[in-house]
Amino acid sequence: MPSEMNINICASVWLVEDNQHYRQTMVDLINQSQGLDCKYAFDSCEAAIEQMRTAEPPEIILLDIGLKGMNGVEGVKRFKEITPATHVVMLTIHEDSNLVFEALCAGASGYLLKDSSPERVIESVKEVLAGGAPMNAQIARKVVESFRQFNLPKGDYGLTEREKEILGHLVGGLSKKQIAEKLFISFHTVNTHIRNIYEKLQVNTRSGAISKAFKERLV
Amino acid sequence: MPSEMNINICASVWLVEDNQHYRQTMVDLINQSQGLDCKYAFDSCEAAIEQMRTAEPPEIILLDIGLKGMNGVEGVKRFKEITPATHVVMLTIHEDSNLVFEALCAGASGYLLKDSSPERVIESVKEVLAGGAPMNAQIARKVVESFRQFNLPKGDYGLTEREKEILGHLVGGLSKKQIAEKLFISFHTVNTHIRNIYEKLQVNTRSGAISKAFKERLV
DNA sequence: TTAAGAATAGCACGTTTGTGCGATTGAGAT
DNA sequence: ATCTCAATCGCACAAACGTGCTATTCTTAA
Repeated sequence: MPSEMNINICASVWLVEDNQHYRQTMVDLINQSQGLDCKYAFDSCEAAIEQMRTAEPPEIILLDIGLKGMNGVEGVKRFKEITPATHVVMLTIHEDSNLVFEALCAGASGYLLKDSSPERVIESVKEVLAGGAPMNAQIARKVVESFRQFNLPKGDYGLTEREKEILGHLVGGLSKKQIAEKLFISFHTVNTHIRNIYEKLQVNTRSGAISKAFKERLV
Repeated sequence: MPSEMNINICASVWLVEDNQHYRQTMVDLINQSQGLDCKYAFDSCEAAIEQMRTAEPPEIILLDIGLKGMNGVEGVKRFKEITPATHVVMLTIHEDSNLVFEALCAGASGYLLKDSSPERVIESVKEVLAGGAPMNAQIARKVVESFRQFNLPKGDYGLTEREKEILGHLVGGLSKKQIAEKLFISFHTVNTHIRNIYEKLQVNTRSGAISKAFKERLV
């Protein structure tokens, strides 16, 4: 009974950091903070992963991005595979945009500069618990722009609705005959639609049409 | 000569905002700020787009997200089509995550709460000029997570290097014969590789393989 | 040293595709 | 009232594809 009493009051935190001094400082800081409980601290991702085999995963992992052995970016990937619900916050010395950016792509929820004030550290952790993603404006911009790269260039080749529908079925892997059956139209009609699609997309194989459909976000 | 003298000193700003009072306040604020020059202010996206037909596009557009007529999200899309280099910062009253998020996807560089302090307004504009993306942690998290959705699920079907290479050529639209020529191997070998790819991906058509390659980010 | 797997190569045959020619119908625009 | 365009349907045929079997070489792991 006594041990289960505070699981909802305190958010559990794990720390992965190879500098022993900094590690102890952080553990103390976290444990002094109301609502946070640093259950374990490790000097490598491997050790933390090992601990996960037996212990309840934490709500938050603070993870040094520049570890020896398995580095921070790799670490995030592994942690998120094992326990997707756990938030990972990167600890970094300098704001190396690329590294932090990679970590975010790999599943990190935000990052924290190592020389942040104790107040800022605690604030960031609570920000993550509240559904936020602590990061600076430069990183945010990189993320937004990369995101846009995947989202925006929605090409328009003047496909009709019917053509888009049939293109969708091509992507779905159906043969002409199967499409005809599904749409209650003749095989020849499907054939005609497909030639028109090919002409508009400027391709002459199914593969080309499907690739274009994905690349230009037509589907 | 005199008119060209300050083009590199002052960043040009346009404002699109339908509340006349707030518009005037903002124009004054921007023009009082060193390094910023609010060249035009409009009460609709349509008016701003019209102006773009004749005037040099600005470096930054401050754009109300809740306009009548063409709304802010639509506006961003149009602006970025016309002048991709221009940064668009959304102006919003309440932090409606979804709307702001959409605007960011559509090309906005950040957003600004309308009740921000004058200092914060100017700071945000300069943040954008410096390559940042002003936004709060909640929005940042949404962006990161959406981004991850596109980036992460990199499936692994145990394809060998050679198979991945050939899958790439299938996506590229090459026929078996063309792949054989490109790789200096026999048609039959390509045939064998493709059957193995199909088996590993659990498909039995080229379309299926290509779709899977895109969906699972194998390429 | 043996087993497993990756890369290579081959043949046969039915199915599917891409493309050369058409055609008719109906809705909407000029 | 004419015209354009989307959607429908048709035939023929060469080329490409998918899949049933088999087989050799070389590397790497057990």
